[in-house]
Amino acid sequence: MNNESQSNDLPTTQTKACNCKYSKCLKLYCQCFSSKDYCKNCDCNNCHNIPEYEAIRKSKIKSITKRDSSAFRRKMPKDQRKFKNNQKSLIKGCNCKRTKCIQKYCECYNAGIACTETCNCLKCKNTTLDEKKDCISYPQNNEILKSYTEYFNQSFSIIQNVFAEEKCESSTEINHEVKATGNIEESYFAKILLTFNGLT
DNA sequence: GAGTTTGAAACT
DNA sequence: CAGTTTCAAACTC
Repeated sequence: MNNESQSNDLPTTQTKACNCKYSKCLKLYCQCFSSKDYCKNCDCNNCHNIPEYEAIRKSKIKSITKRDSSAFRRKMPKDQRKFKNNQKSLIKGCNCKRTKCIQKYCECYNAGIACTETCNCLKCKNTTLDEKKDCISYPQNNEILKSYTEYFNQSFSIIQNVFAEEKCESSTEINHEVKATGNIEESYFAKILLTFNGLT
């Protein structure tokens, strides 16, 4: 065994406890094992994914890696930003059929990333296009629209005051204010359209 | 908390 | 390689 594979078999810092009952935590079903972590503070039965069973554990890792060299590289790494930038090379892609990739059964959704062309899912709604439409973007749009409306109302009230106080003494000035009102309206509705089309 | 659903992993 | 079974997590009631 070379140094590189040895270091890859070393357990990393555990991030999640498992509840395995039948796999002895020596199959990829086990989240700890699939991350090459030892089980610690888990609620598993007959656990063999602990230092006491290191020989068996390493043997299992070896046989699984032999069958599929990328078996231990599919799960979400701890540095999620790195994963997002390099997701195609790190994940095999999901095969979701029923959940539209919008439930945590989906590995991609669970990892907080959009499905890609490497996935083989059906009726997928976990796409980058949908990310723009999700609930997170609506409050942002609402804030933008709110600011446009405030600006519009302020501008309009200024013009109304000008008319009300009869400050426009010539027809040229009246025409100018009417045109300004129209420009503000046009600008306001144009901004709304741009906002909803995500072009601001 | 028990039962069901789901999709990955393992097996044949 | 395709179909089936096993498994653990997510979900529902």
